[in-house]
Amino acid sequence: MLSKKAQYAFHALSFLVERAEEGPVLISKIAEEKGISQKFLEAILLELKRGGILGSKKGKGGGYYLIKDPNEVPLARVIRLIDGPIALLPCVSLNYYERCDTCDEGTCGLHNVMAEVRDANLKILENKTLADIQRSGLSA
Amino acid sequence: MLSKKAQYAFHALSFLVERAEEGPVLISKIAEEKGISQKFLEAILLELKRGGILGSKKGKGGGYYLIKDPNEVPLARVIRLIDGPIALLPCVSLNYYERCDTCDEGTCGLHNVMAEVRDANLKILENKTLADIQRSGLSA
DNA sequence: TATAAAACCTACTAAAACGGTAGGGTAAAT
DNA sequence: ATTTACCCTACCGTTTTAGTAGGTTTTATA
Repeated sequence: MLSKKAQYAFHALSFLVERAEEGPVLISKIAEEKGISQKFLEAILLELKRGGILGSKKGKGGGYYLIKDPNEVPLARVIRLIDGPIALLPCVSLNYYERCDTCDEGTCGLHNVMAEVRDANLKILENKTLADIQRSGLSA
Repeated sequence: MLSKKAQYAFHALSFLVERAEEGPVLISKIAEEKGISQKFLEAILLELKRGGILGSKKGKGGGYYLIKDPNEVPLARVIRLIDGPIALLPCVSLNYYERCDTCDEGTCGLHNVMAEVRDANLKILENKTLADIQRSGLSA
């Protein structure tokens, strides 16, 4: 399961995609609109900024804004940034790999299945982007 | 990520599939062979028993054993039993569904993508079984 | 240049989950 | 009856989760 943090991140990002034309958006605005605790959201937006997805402006007229084309930000990137690994086992993780000490990768059947699961996930999460989580089902 | 518990469950089950012919296997045997704390493993095997995957026999000559054909136990079943939901969001979970209060399912883009991810996962995890996690890569 | 707006930073906290451990109770075989 | 081996309840330390509190710094603008 995604953490609340990751879910909030997606809601906030989705909101920022919608308002991309309007310049910086206030934390308070996003928090209110999306029903997220403002202080908690603050920390999340900061992480997204440090992760290179958002930019910010301080002072009056400030706020957060996307610094990427929504089409260039895969959902996988957001998930990794906020929640960490996408794979179900450390020994099949591409970005957070850890050697498995109990089994021998390559002959371990569990390893192989979980690698398959990882690939199926990534095929979707690396290709779907922030642009895809806008209400997408309208004209189809 | 799968919890340690779920990982241990798979290791134990895999071991029991191998030894399926030999009748009940001791907790202590599995624990030793797979390098799992015996007491912790005890709790896990009990859950698998309550979940209808394992049977047990008390007293001398007792132990745990599979009560299902390995081909009839999908990996999804084990994961759900031990770790709970497979989906990334409560609102797209088939077995642990919870209504999403912030978004409107159907038009929510995130919902749709995550449902797609769930389906991709289940396609694998409902079809791969305990029989498939035995060292499978040998003659292929 | 004061001031107000807004992001930024540090620290703290309560509750839950994770990964166990301890110790005895109960059923079954011999 | 005794040993074997699963069953059950409770506990425990650590980490993660989901926040909260409060102050600091930067920036626009009046």
